[in-house]
Amino acid sequence: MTKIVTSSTEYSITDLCKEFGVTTRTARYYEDIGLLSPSRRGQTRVYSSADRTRLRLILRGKRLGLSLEDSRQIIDMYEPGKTNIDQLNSLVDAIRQQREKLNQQLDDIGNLLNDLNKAEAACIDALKTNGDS
Amino acid sequence: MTKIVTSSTEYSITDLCKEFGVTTRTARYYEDIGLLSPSRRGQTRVYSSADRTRLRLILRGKRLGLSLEDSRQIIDMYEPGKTNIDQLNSLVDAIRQQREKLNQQLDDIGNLLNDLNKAEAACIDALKTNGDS
DNA sequence: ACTTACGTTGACGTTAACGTAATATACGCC
DNA sequence: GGCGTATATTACGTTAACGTCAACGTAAGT
Repeated sequence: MTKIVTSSTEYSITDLCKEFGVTTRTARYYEDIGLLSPSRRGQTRVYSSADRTRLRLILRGKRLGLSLEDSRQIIDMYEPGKTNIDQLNSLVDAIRQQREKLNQQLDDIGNLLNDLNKAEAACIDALKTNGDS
Repeated sequence: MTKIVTSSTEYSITDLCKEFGVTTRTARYYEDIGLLSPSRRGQTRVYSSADRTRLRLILRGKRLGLSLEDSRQIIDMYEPGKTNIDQLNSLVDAIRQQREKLNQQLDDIGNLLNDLNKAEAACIDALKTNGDS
């Protein structure tokens, strides 16, 4: 027999990390700072699909240039129930702030893409003109 | 008389930095690593509008989560002439890579905005339901 | 029993991107 | 000509986000 345990979806640390292209050090670090909290089988970490989702969100945040603390804020929004009314209000504020930042990023990306197109065109042009010398 | 010099557009370090909301330390650091190279009047740095543009691009890159080295690459694309044919080819490659990254970011932002909308709706809903207790 | 592979917990090292003095020089002004 | 303000250089400090050993446990295969 190969595997008796594991009801639905569980991941070892290396499997999960390989899937997302990060090192195990990274996953453990995220646990250290409380961004992940996988369960344990003895000493060994066991990651659920919820943990997997959290990691996915963290890495998405990183691609957007968010700090891990920013990502923590955003991810905590998904956790229901744990919020009281006061927190909800400041949460709505935080959401609006994030949205502003993202819109700014959208603008930046548009401009940068434009610039890249121009630069590429200039390059290709230069290659045509200069390449046959 | 107040100012005789300064033909067109020149900026002192503090003026330029105030405009963009960074410290003078930042501008000097960017010079240290060769991202800016303002001219000098004696010891004092004098920033041209070209320097201003470079700083603008650097900060745009930062908002997108680029490293300063990434920004340097991109900004160097704008400088014409200094590129030979070999460099042009690798430059086209770099442009394509950056474009991929940006498209990924666009995707991420779309998803994150969606999530934020949902989260906000849930918050507001919770506030309605819970706020009159 | 030995090896191989994967897991664990420290703990120190590293890099990027500045912050933060300390000290010195130069400029405009009353 | 002293004073305040801006600027310069030098140099050590700091924070985030891991990297990189070291030393050890455990489970599986042969």
